[in-house]
Amino acid sequence: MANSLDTTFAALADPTRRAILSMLLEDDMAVTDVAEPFEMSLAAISKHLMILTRAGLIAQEKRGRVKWCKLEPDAMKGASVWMQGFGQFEPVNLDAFERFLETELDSAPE
Amino acid sequence: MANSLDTTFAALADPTRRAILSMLLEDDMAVTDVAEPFEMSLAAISKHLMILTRAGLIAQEKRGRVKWCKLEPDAMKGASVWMQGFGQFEPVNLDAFERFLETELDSAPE
DNA sequence: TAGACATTCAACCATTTGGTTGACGATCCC
DNA sequence: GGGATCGTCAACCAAATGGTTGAATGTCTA
Repeated sequence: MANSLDTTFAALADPTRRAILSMLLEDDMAVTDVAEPFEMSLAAISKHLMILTRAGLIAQEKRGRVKWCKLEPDAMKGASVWMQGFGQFEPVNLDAFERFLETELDSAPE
Repeated sequence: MANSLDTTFAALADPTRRAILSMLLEDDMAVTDVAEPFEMSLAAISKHLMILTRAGLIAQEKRGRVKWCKLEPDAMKGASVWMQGFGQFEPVNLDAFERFLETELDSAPE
């Protein structure tokens, strides 16, 4: 893993993948259920999940024929620390985060 | 600007661009000086700066024939807020940031 | 055992990305 | 004016990205 910031930020740069992360914030999900709200193929979602896994943003665990996806929030820590060095942002503003989350969830699955 | 998180994270996903941001943390710089430590052409750096500008991460101001680049740290705030929703990270850890910065500066300009 | 279901694999395609080079438009200075 | 300097533009290229489809693999269930 040459530079994990590369893969972390690249993974976060796609709206589908960010929407998936937001969905997983609610609960762990099976691949098929992750794919349901999107208009693209299951294979495409599978690739997105692979990218998120390689970036360490989620973990996948297979139980039976179902592969469960869960958030792995620690991976974002390095990127978050890096970013915060560029300005002392106000302490975590969860209201602002909720608003971001809503617009993402409204717009991303088309 | 469909989704500014797209462009912000995409801009941050490239090690050259992150190195440029780190350099600008020290001081404002002219385009030629930004390009100096890198092995790629001036035109390539010019493109990177364009991407950082469109992402709102830096601002460029032309004075005479010299174009000055300065950090625009507010643009990272939205992305930072979004990320922090995925885990309550410890308060800004500047030591960790310093270490990131050093490895970035050591490795990025080849 | 035979389907049905969950997921990935493989091959393919169009678009984007990150780089190059060479020509060009400004601007400074002699 | 004329030459050096600063930076971008345009055309091009290779590789990466995000998607498709169809076949393959593994697992549950009737």
